[in-house]
Amino acid sequence: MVSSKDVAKHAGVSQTTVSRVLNTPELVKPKTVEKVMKAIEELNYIPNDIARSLVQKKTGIITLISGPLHNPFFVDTTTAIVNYVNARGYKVNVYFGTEDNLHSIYNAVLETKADAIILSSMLYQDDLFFKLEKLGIPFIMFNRKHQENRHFVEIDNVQAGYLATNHVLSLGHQSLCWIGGPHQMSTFYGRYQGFARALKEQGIDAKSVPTFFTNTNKQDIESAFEELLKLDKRPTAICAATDAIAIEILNLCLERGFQVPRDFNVIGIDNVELSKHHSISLTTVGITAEENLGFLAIEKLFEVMEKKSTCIQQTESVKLFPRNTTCKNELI
Amino acid sequence: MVSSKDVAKHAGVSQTTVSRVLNTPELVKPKTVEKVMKAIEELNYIPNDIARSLVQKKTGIITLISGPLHNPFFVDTTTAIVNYVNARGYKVNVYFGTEDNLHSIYNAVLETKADAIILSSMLYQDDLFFKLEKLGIPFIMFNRKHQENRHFVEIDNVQAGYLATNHVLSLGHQSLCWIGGPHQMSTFYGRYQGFARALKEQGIDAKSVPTFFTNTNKQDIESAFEELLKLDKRPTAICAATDAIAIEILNLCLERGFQVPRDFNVIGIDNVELSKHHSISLTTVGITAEENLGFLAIEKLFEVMEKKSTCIQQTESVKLFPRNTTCKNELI
DNA sequence: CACCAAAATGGTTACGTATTCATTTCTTTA
DNA sequence: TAAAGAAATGAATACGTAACCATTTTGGTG
Repeated sequence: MVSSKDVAKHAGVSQTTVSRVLNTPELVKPKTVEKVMKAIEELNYIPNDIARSLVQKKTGIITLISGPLHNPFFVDTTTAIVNYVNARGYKVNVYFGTEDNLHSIYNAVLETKADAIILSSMLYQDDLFFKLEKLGIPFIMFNRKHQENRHFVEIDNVQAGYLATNHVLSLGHQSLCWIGGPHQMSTFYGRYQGFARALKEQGIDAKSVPTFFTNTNKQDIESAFEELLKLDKRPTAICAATDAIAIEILNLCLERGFQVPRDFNVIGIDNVELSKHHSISLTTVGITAEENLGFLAIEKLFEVMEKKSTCIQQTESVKLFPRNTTCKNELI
Repeated sequence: MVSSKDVAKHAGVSQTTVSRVLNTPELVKPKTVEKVMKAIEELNYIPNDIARSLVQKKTGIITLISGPLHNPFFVDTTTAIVNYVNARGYKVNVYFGTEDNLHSIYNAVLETKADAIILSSMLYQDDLFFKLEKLGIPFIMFNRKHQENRHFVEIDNVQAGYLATNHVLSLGHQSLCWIGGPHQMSTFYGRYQGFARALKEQGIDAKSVPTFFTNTNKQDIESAFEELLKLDKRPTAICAATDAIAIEILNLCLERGFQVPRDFNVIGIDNVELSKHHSISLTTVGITAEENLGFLAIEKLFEVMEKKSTCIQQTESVKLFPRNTTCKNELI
């Protein structure tokens, strides 16, 4: 390993000067710069970013704790976040959290020196929030929020659930069902509230409507769907709490020979890129803004890092994206 | 920032002992361990992994240079790689390379101390290969390989192109076309060779068949597809060099009111997870092994890091996965 | 109790850089 | 030409840890 000391010796200057050539060349005589650069070339010297991090107390690393990529939402957000961070000259440590490994990820992350953390895995009540505050580095949640109500960028989940439900109701569907995730996550809780509110406005009691609160892995969604098929009165419209669930429901429907929207209407929430593919063409509700939640969050995180902001509390408006998995209820 | 020195002072021991408590507690008296642990608790001490990296010359970081996630192949491989690396207690620095940013990514990566590098972006002739060898740390390519023919895990690209082409030929299609990428990438080059060979076996000259060598972004694929539609004799089957291209072709077909496979047969290569979705159900050719290329490569990379192997040169066999985007040619 | 080996602990240094402060060299001006 | 100020360079140090070597303490044995 060739160090700046070696370069210094080879160029006949001090290590300090080598450091200056790399960081503040305007403070060093052009001729010396030349001499040092030549030595750097000849020795094939590469500065040690670890040593630099140690002395500067800056790692240039952002930690991202994302959900798994089989969920297309995280495909979109991970893309946006990684590209943004790299474009800013930082590095990204990526983790894909699931129920199984989340705890060990948290341990690893808390022991890693990063300049900031962006994550989507937080529960509404989660000790992690306070551990992160103790760490003393900036962090932000996207998609979900904590009950402390700080450091998050989310969509208006209640409104999203409301708009989705209203859409299928207005198409004449009266027999709905809901497939969502655990309510410890603010996302699922809020969206279900919107669902219930829309029903209530039509004089329907949400408790009378079949609801499935499932984990978001393939198997559990399939189990929920099997349950759904066993219902006495099959719903004509399935409201999924996320596009990921909706797209998996589509898959399960087609696998069993059902047609969508003929046999089931399906609507999601998130408006992920994949939902726009014409083979999917999923009706959904999503953010009004041009950029996705991941982008908005990482942008805000950098503002915090640069002390331009301190506390982010951002709720983005949503709108309906009608596509081909919903249609008028012919049975009316 | 509380350091191990602070802990030492607070516990009334030396910094060396604190270090030992954390790394080799079996060498320290239980009572002392207890004392130190208590001090660690009380001061909320977290070891500085940067300082540790500096002295140990190990960062615990693997750098991944992947393609963008709008290509579903990289969704699968990134998932496998990140999860594998994290499970092994390492961190992953992720980059998504495109034509635009690849150069700056290389610069960043070469100046970053990582324990190893895994990448898919290498060209067949690429200076990067030699720069990486100079770096002196283990690296591996997945999907593509370099002409030096070292450090790679790939599928049998020629065979893949051959099987895909043969499949549509055997279904009675005689008017084919090829949509692939630049031949500086070993993947595209090999697959096209297989395409040409299959045609030749049927007495067809590959040069007489419409071929499109496009960049793999949406726009360029669309341009190629528009060209295709202008052909005097429209092909009945489209052979795409990757599932990513094939899935985008599907999208373009449906967008224009064509039906697949009625109006066009479409076949891809890679057998990405998304191709299995029943809304897509893409006929494709893919790896015979259970695990994807990313997984196989990262597994091998760790073997190299642990000195169990030195040079990886692995070509995986492939097979056909017939699904619903191909069918017998009715026009015969 | 004396002695010795083993166990436990501590002092010091190295890792490779940026930074602080001191010193030398150069340039300008009276 | 001398003095003063600016520009350029260098020496020493800090960052926080692990590792090496030296020293002290402990426990067992004759």
